Amino acid sequence: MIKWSDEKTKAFQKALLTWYDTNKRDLPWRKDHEPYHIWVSEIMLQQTQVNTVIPYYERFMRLFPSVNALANAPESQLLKAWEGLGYYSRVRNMQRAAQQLVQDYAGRWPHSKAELQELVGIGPYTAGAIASIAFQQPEPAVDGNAFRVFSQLLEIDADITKPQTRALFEKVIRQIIPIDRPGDFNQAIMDLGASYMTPKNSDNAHSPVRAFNQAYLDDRLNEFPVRSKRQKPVDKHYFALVIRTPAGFLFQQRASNALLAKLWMFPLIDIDSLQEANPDLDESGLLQMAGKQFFEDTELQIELQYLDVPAVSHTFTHQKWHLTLVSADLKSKPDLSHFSGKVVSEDEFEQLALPTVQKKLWAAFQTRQIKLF
DNA sequence: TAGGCGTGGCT
DNA sequence: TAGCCAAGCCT
Repeated sequence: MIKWSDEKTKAFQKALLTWYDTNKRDLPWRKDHEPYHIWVSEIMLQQTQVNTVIPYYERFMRLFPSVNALANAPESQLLKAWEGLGYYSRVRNMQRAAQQLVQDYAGRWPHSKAELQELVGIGPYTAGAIASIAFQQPEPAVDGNAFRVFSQLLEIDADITKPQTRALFEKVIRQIIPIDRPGDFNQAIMDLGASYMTPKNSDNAHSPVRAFNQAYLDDRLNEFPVRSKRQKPVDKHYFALVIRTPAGFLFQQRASNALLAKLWMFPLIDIDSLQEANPDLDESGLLQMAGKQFFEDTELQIELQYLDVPAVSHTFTHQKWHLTLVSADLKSKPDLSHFSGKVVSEDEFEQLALPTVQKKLWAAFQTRQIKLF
């Protein structure tokens, strides 16, 4: 077990917190220690950069200023407020947790890390952050910054992508976190990880804790943290259907268990599975098959047409989408009884929560308008 | 435990 | 470009 002496620990705390007191970032969620403010910011900051979060946080607080407001908001409005931020289950889980707080806790926050972690969407990191920052509990908050900072300080070579590694880091940090300023300590580690001890272009020579950084002193910074490689995203091919009717465009609400759950998009048809089922079809045959699949229950014969617009590609964490825009113009409203969608006029687009890939599709479709006129 | 789940910045 | 990374959690 790695351990610093009490003297070294105290000296580290002092160096870190003295630096933090003078140099901490001025962030909107640092104006007070309201658990609601800390919570919302921590959820938004999961896998998301600070500069991206700031405007979303400001807007979210205007729209949903309290746990109660969040608990009672329409889901469509929540998703719209989250549009473009990604990982959309975060906001749906946050509303469920808000409802848990109202119903099970009478609107009063639990203070312990263990109780906080029982709320949906609050894991070990976020529970530690709220417990330490809002409630002054001496709990570690181990995020990517803490993994990087402490792996370098103590030359810890455990693979940080393995779940059991978290326990090791929490044990180390429990020995170092000051009992009187746990929240500031955790935030100081994050500010350190965002300034001197960054993943790339770090500046450890000027770091306030360089004297405690064993990997720096040994010139072994590039060896830490240890992290196994990620999988490559899998290629997926779809037709994106631009179905126009006199009343507007046909949009589909994505299934609640799908990628981009409950967001609105042009309907997609999976080309890869079409191709697998019909290996001999050429491009026009595939398109015909897609049309048959989509307009299955209609009596009309509706032909999809290729659009002369650039293909759209969009990369998620685990999938890379390749989208081919195709279209059909309908003289009347289609039969939507078997379909989770609706017809939306162009003026109504902005009310729907649209994922970034849909915005790319729309932009690509617009290039067609420019060519035509 | 490993894979699913978004997006944007940076190299 | 393609790959890596950013205040992770759920199943």
